[in-house]
Amino acid sequence: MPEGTPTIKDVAERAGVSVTTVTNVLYGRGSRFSEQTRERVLQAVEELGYRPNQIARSLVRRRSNTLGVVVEHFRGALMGNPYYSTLLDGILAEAVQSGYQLKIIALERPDPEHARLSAEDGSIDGAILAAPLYQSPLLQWVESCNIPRVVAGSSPQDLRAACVDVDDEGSVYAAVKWLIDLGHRRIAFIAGPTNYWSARQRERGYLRALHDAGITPTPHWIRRGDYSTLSGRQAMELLLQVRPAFSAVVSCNDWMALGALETLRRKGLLVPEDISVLGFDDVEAAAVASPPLTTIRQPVREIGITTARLLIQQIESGKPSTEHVIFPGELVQRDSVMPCSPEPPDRIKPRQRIRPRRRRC
Amino acid sequence: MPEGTPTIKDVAERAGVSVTTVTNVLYGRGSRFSEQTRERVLQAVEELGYRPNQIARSLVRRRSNTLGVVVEHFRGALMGNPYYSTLLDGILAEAVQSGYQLKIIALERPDPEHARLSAEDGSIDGAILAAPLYQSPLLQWVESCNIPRVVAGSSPQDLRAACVDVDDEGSVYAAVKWLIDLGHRRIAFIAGPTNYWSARQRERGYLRALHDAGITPTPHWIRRGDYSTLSGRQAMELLLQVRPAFSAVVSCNDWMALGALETLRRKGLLVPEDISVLGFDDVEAAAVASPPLTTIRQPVREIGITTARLLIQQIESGKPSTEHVIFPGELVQRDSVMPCSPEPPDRIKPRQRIRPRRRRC
DNA sequence: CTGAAAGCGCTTACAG
DNA sequence: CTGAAAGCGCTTACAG
Repeated sequence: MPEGTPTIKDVAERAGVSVTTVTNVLYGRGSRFSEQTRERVLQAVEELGYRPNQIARSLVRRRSNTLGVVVEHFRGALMGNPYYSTLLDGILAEAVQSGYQLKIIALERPDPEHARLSAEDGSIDGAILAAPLYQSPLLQWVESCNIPRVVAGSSPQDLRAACVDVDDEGSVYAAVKWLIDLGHRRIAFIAGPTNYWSARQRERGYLRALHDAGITPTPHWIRRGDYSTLSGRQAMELLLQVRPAFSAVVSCNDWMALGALETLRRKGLLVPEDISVLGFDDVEAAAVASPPLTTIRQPVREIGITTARLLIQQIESGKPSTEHVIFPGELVQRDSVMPCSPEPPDRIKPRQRIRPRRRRC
Repeated sequence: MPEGTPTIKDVAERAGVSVTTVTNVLYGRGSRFSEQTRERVLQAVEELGYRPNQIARSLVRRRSNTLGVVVEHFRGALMGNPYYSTLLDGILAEAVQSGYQLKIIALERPDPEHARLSAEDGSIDGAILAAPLYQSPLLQWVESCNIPRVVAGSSPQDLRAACVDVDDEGSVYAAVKWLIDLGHRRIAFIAGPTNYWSARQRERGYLRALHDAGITPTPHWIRRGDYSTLSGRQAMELLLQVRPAFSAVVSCNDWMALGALETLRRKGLLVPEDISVLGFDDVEAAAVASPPLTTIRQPVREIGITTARLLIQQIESGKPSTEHVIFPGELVQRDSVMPCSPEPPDRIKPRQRIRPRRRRC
């Protein structure tokens, strides 16, 4: 606050009452004051343009009414990653509705001590660890944290803290099983970076689904990208060299699937007639791709909302929780997947594009 | 802070020194203590797991080392709008680098008094008003604000506060002039919602460019959307009914341009052979659209960085500023624009797709 | 119905 | 080199 900002003392003096009385009327403590006093105080507040200093209030109440979102590995964390912004959106919506404000604690390094210093400093009532990387040191912090906290996004199953996430493995398992039911047997996989929990879990889902269907994948079936469109393009180029060819490819995220789509288009292959493509995330671009991408949507906003809700519950009840909330992924059927064609797509030949029915947009 | 959290007093007692001395060693006040004292204090800090309470510190120093980002009309502000997340990203990057943390102040209504209460409460050292709507009441607040502040995103030219923005009008003016230089004379416009400054400015740029080229647009040339893909689709359908047909269409943002692309594809028209399409923003989906969308990129992240920098300057110098920083837009040439074909595209006929050279991706 | 006083956990002159 | 004391702007028993 700049110098000269009116304080509660100024208000008290102007209204000719004590500061105790000012607090009482400001926060409406029952009938601890007369109507006349009330008016005098409110008038003084008005005339002075008084606004309570929340920092002072927080100090004595030991409550800041603020939630903290801690993100690690900040380089471009929010941008280029709609996951964070959507998550934040959900958290923010729930926080605002419950009367909390939000503080972003961006850590340059995933250092537990750094997190402790920034988060457990009285400025927030509880912390949300947003989408930690695989084996992040921050998970140790979160487990030994002295304030209410919950982890949003991929985290170990045995985490000793509350967390909210999508069922990465189960969703991919179900989707791959669906492809198999559509007749696909040769299903390639564009894997994601191994420092992401999500990438690891999704890969497990893929492998397990093949395994349960009695299909043995070989290393050639899997190409690893880094979640970028470019890496998806490159992975697809390599996969196209594998013989016999695949009838379907599952990508660990939409951006790589979009890159794969580009490669296929450039090579003159039709999607889904020649190859079915399945993504994950349902980013905005997926719906306007050509063809519109069939993908697995995770309810990121809902995850954010639930995360904030869980945190606020802990704060207001005073009871720590280690509840795990897992949302199912939702298969969004668009136009990039169709039943496996009996005709092997080994030979590349241009043909009339058949427009599949749009099922959802 | 939970009960029982060690305070500076506990550290002092354990180390057998005064609290003054503890502060001195913690914040390294020159040589106001012996090496031995220093070690004793640090050891006590370590043993107790002491972490300074920043709320108490903020109260006495009248500094929170926190920047506030105030956003109005919160419904889905961040999500569905990469502008906010990218802006936030830039702000965050600069803040972290300068040792500030970030607080998000989401206002349910654009009420100046509400803003004053939430922002001028001692919890932030300065405020960033992020992309206010056209004639937002928050602009009044920002002008009469008692703390350092800067507006990011579209705002009136005569704003009496610092602000950072892209040159919406000038960028569209230049791009439309470019289309005219490519031979286009009939250029339609998909306008944006009138409660956005950006939409209004871009429309002015379009009109002024036509005017300066001696072209008189009629109301039929302009269809208004709401920035969504769906509205772009609908606008394009209406525009296609106008005769004589257009050779180019400029969209007020990329999402509507993407919708327009869909409509054109469905109608069997080729882009850019039949109609050139130009977007604005360069969202991620623009690069992977088919064809990849030619668009005007605004340096949103840089705007965020500059905004934070301007704010921090004000905070640390103690001098308010009303500087306006305007970035030029950048034309990103992809594959959705080509010179106007001499052959009028009135009759729709399928033909071999000519792949234009890719100029940038 | 109202107010004096203690205290939240720090920092900062100031005196020694 | 070190510490007692005042104070940042509030809230909260507690006494009247």
